[in-house]
Amino acid sequence: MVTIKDIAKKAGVSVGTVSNVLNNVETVRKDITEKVQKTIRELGYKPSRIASGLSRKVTKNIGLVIPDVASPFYSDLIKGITNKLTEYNYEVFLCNSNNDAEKEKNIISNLESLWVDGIIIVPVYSKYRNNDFLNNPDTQIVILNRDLEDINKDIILFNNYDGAYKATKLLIENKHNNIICLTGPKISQSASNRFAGWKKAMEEINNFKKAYSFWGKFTVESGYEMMKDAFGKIDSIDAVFAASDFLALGAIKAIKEKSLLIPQDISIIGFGDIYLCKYLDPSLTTINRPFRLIGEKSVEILLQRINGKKSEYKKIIIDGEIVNRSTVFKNTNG
Amino acid sequence: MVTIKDIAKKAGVSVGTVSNVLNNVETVRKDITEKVQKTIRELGYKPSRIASGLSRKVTKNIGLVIPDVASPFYSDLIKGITNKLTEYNYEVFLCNSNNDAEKEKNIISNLESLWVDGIIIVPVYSKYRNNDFLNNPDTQIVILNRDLEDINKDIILFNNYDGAYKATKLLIENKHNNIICLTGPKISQSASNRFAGWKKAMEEINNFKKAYSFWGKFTVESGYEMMKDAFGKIDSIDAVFAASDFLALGAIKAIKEKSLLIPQDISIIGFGDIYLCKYLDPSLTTINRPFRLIGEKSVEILLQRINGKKSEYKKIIIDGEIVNRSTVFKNTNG
DNA sequence: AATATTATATGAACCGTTTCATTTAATGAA
DNA sequence: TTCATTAAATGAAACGGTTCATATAATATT
Repeated sequence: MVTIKDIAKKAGVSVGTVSNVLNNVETVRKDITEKVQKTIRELGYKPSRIASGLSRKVTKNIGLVIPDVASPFYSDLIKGITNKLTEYNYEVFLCNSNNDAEKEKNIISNLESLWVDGIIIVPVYSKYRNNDFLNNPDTQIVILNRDLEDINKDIILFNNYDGAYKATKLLIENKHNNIICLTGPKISQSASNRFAGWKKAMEEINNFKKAYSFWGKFTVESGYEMMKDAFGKIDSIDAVFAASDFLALGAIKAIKEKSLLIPQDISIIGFGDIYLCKYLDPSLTTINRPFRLIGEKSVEILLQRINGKKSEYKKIIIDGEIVNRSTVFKNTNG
Repeated sequence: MVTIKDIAKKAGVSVGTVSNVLNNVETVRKDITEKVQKTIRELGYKPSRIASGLSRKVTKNIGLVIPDVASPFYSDLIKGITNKLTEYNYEVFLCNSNNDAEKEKNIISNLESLWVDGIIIVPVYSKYRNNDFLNNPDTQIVILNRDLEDINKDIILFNNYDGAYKATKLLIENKHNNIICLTGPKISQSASNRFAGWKKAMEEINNFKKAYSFWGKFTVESGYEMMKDAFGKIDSIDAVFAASDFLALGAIKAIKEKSLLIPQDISIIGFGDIYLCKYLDPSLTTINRPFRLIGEKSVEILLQRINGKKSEYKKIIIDGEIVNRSTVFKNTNG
């Protein structure tokens, strides 16, 4: 292994000078710079980021903690964050918390041992979280997608309420009235906020009925079951707001089994815009979550903090938009 | 920041002893061990993996290099590898080469600077690759999914040939004869090997025709175009072997546009088993690639090398299996 | 030519661990 | 009690960089 000392000796200069060349310090004479660079090339020298990290206490590494790295929800987020960080010459530790709060805690501790310069985390769902371990003032953290309590960090949220409201409004504008809501577990903030957005829009047309809302899990199976349940209880459903694309998928299956046509007999809108939506038949109208944008925003904020920004921690809320495809019946005039 | 020296001083022992406690060295007396551990807890001490890495020259970090981290092809692979490595107390640097050979080279160099203990890489497609940078004998590397030339490393491949052969055989067993093959670009080994598997099966029933094979890109659009092209040129197609699920998706669109029924009028089988296959309507019969298995295998092999295994580098080839769903017409008797 | 000023190079101390030769303490044998 | 043996603790050197006070070389001024 060739070290900075080898370069110094071979080039006939001091290690300090080699270090200066490596870090583009201005004061090195041009001919010396060239000689050192030549020697570096000749010996194939690669500075150790471990040694540099120890000495500088800055590693240029970032931790990224995700509840499920294989989930299509997060793939764009991971890509956005990784690419943006790479642009700024940071490396990223990808950590999978596997939806396990205990594991998440260990991961943070580990990342701190690794002296990462910062952490971006999508925290795990969990009703009774103790979030102290995220509050270490010496660790720069940006929190995504979960509105945790008692947190002294920057938080970036997706506007679930607004998205659900927009989705329901779209159905209403196209002359649907009996719009049911299929959502996730009550414990989930996303599920509750999307429910609330639907509720608001329904109240505006004086047609909010609690019985029109169904709480399940964010899975295809649950969507299927809830839709069948709804058909059994309500017989005038003309549209479905599904609080996740997977729920919509399950609901579509149940709708097809009843030989109803989408969107002629019943409209449906999903939530999330996972990448398969556009490949479905019919392709699914949905609300997109601009995860790439969220990823880039989170990097931007984190790097500002790392570079010493001291302002108040803030909460940023990012809106999604309707992605118009083929599952909402068009009926705007009349 | 609290260091090992602070612990040593507070506990009234030497730093060597604290280090021994941290690393569970047997020779430390029990009462001393406890006193040190208590002090560690009291001061909230966290050993620096940077310092430890410098001293030991072992970082317990692994680099994972993927051409597109958001691609559904790799999501299971990334998860499998990450989880397995975490089990063995390794952290993983996730690096996105963005299908760019130049970037890939930089990533490897970077990972070497980071003193990772090993690298798992899915190399980028590229016709004229120079693979020297992967041959550094001081860097432990396992190569996935691409059969690179002149490489002195372990390689794990998916058996594209066998998968395509099995897929085509399935169609043949169900009484299809005029089976066309939609595949990717000629530059791609996967595309060529899948073509070859199809060809072999077709030769076995004396029905291989070059005109029945179509070379495009591994995209939905390309699948659609090739299928339309095929319909224009051949009028007795009774089945399609699509060398990727995306190609199948495009082909299905073209088939539906001709008002043909799947699988009654025409059968189709995909390749890859990306997670949307089961949600399609009809759900897509395909060949799965056991990426989780491949991921775990690659970790196993890499860790053996890291732990000093010296045997010959080998090539491991892993077979996929048919995933029977709804796009192949069942007609085995008669 | 002597001195002041500026530009550049030096090298030792330091970052937080591990390691191991050496010292010290504890135990056993005579 | 003394010496030999074993068990445990010590602390300085090393890992590969960075940093900065100091030394030296180069240039400018008188």
